[in-house]
Amino acid sequence: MNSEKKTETAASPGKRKKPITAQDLMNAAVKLLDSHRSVSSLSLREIARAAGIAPNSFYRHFRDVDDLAVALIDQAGRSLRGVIREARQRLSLERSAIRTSVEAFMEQLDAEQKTLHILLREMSIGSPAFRQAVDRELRYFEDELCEELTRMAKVTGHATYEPALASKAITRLVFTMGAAAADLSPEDRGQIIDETVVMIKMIMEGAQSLARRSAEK
Amino acid sequence: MNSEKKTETAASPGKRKKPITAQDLMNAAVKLLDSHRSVSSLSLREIARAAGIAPNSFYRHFRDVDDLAVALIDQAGRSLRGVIREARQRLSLERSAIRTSVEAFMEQLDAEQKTLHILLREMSIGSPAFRQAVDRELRYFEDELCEELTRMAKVTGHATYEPALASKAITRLVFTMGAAAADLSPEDRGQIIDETVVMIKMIMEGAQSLARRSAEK
DNA sequence: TTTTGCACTATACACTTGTATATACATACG
DNA sequence: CGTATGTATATACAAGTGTATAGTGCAAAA
Repeated sequence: MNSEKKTETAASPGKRKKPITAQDLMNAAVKLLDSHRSVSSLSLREIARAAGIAPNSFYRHFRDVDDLAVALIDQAGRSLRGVIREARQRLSLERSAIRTSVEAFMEQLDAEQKTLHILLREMSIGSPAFRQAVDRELRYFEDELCEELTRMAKVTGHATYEPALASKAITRLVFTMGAAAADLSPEDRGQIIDETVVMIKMIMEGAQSLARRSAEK
Repeated sequence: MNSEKKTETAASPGKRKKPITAQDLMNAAVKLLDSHRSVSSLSLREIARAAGIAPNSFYRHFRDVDDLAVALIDQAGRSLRGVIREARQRLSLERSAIRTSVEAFMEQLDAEQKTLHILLREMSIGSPAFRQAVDRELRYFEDELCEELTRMAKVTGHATYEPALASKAITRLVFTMGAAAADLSPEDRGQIIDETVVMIKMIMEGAQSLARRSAEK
């Protein structure tokens, strides 16, 4: 058919000089994750092909595909932390803190780097190293939220029953709903956001109600 | 080495007559899922080998590995529904309905058929067909729970704010916590159960409190 | 009996995979 | 200049994959 295809190296015909970075490889891998594949389902050759390098050149940057996957998860965690930090700065205004945070979280789904997608996908599958990396990020979320809840309690007088547990419930819920929203069109995502916000309000209302009840006794 | 190995067919040297059922294939696949592999990471040949049949015989029973995976998910859902139904019958006595149900759910993690593991694993990865199948099971859960909540409301007078949403939140939470408990030792699982029970109580308390508040207005 | 259909098998093909080996070419240093 | 060194490359190979084709043996139907 095509007599032009001799080498395996032909991704972006652009005149790249020569040197390819590890980040380039990671970006190439992310681009392959379009639909519903897990990082470790990518083959070394596939990634190399997408990055426009020979298969063996992969080894100059990562030992494994799994090695690259861990690097991706770390990067995703860092990125997500940044998003949350930014959301916290936005929230001092009049809008609902809950809604603002959830929206910030879900907005990340549309970012060009699909970091959130990666986290959501790998949190339930893959090697123990993956899970550990994802779990670290989840706990970071929980801790921050727990701190926020207890701080809020002293200001508003609304104590929370078991702040650590409430935080955990909210965190898991947000991530789960995020996973459900991940493959929806952005306009359909609005409903998921609304649902998530109500769910969180239920948890917080319940935790405060239980706190009141256990204080009366 | 071994001069005996000529054919690809040699799994259980037992004198099986001939006919292999689709269920046999599914069981063979489940046995391969020991550690942390997703169903679709199994190769057709691998499954056929484990079942003791020639690779091509696979096609007599399933079109795809994905086809088999969907069958597995359906079976897992059916099994899980049975467990819950049984738990419901147990619950009319003095114990907490919530705790009883959660315990029944988590107990399923130790069953020989790793049905729950399969559901939990595949719910966040794999082809759209998988997700659809898992989603069907989740929604079944939600619907049952929602019905239960509204029924309870008429009996006890404690209305629930948005029963459908509360059900969704509880369902997602239980599944998420189940996934976290999946690779824990059974004794460490006790804490997860306790946590889950408290989380559910928060949601229900919150939903009832919100119902009261919106009724007063 | 012959015939037909079904469940299964063996062989084969084209393809992808990870990696071993050897080689090109640019830059840096003596 | 020569010569390391690092980065990229092509070629090659054994292993594994999905599946097309062509049987084989056996039970029920004719």
